[in-house]
Amino acid sequence: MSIVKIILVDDHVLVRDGIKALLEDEEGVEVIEEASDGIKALSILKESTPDLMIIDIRMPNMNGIELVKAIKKEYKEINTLVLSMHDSEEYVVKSIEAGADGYLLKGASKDEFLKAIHAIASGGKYFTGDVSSIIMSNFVNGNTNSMSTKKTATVENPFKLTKRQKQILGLVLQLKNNKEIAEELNISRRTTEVHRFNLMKKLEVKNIKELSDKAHEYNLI
Amino acid sequence: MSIVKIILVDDHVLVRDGIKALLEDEEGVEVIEEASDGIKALSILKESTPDLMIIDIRMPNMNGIELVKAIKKEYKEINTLVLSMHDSEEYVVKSIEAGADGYLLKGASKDEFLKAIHAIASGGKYFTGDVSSIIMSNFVNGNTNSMSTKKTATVENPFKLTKRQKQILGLVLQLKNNKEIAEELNISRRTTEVHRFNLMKKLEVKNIKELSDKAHEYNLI
DNA sequence: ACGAAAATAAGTAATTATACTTATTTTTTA
DNA sequence: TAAAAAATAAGTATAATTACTTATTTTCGT
Repeated sequence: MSIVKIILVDDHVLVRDGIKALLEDEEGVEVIEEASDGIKALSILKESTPDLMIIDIRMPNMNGIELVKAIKKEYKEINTLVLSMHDSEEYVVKSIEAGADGYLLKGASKDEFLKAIHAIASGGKYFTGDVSSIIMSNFVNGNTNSMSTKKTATVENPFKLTKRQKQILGLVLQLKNNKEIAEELNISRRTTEVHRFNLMKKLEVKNIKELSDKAHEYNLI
Repeated sequence: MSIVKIILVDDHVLVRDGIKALLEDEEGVEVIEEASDGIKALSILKESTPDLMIIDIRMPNMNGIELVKAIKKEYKEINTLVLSMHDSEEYVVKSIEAGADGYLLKGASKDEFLKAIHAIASGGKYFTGDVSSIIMSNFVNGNTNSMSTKKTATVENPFKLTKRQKQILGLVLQLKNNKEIAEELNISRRTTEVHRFNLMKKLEVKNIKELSDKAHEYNLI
């Protein structure tokens, strides 16, 4: 995993600052540029090449949806995550049609935000749970043009866990101890210890808290 | 804490069954009756005396809000929790005006549901986070008639923890271990062990999972 | 300022977890 | 069907937690 280079596009300085602060202590991502509207964002793209653009839907001088369209036309390899304050069907559908790789409400939690970024950065798509029903209903109505290549709302995670490891991760995250897990799976306590050890090693974490954070962040559950 | 006797009022059998199932394995609460509309609910009240009525807002033959009004007029000691599928300002405000002790969206989690029940049963009030801003904006506009006696959206919990215990509970729930907590608070690891031990004893739990569950359920954080 | 409650911390024995390694058995899949 | 990957589990030494008890020191309410 190399670092995900991000450009923020939002007309509110406060919002940009908030997002930057949120991403600051997060490894693997870096905000390299920011713009206050779509026109400025496009001019930045002549000189910078980000991996991901995080775009507010409502902006002066070219709104988010038009910007997404422009990006997908000229720079196909750049991923886009649309932020919105509205969960109206209209915006969601328009964003998807424009080719956005994700759609998040501004009220989303930090966790969800990071999850979306990682999902998109690893080639997936991410849409808030709140809008997934909207997407689905639109899906069955045949509007699949921009979504046919990749799966929706899932994350291709960079840590591939085995079935047993996922299972044990789930139980560990329920704060069960090795004895309880062992009993539940009918295996020896020593075996769960090994699985747990391998899990921690694979995810490069050193305690349950980090395990829990990383697992949620990368949607490993 | 004695058992909280509950009457469910909802016109959908499935919803009532779901709620019953949800409350079944929960100690301290018992569903004693159920009704499919407001009129039937009132006739049940001539013979039964519950502690709490859980009421759907949308029903035939007297809707939830009218029912709440009727209950608060005739049986002041019975608490009411309104369930709704709408987070529209109108319903929230109307429920509060009618004298409801809580308002929850049907999409609420089990945790939140139990939290609301405990909050209300111990004399508090509970409103979903989603609607708290609506409440607040209505508050500052002077509409305080039905809320002046008690505090809003807080729980009077049955387990009184000391300041330090709350602090340590918070850190424990962040999955920090005793060494980390001790360092953070500049006290000895042995002291945090004692606090932790006393906490577990006070809340009558035997592992972190139960601690976590109970703490969230009773809003101890 | 006095008593009570809360916070601090050490002691001890038993139980678990951690951080590995090694090794056998099952299951996949090319 | 053979090789690779996954699951199983024991061993070992060290570290941490648990379940208490006892005891001193702070802090708080009246």
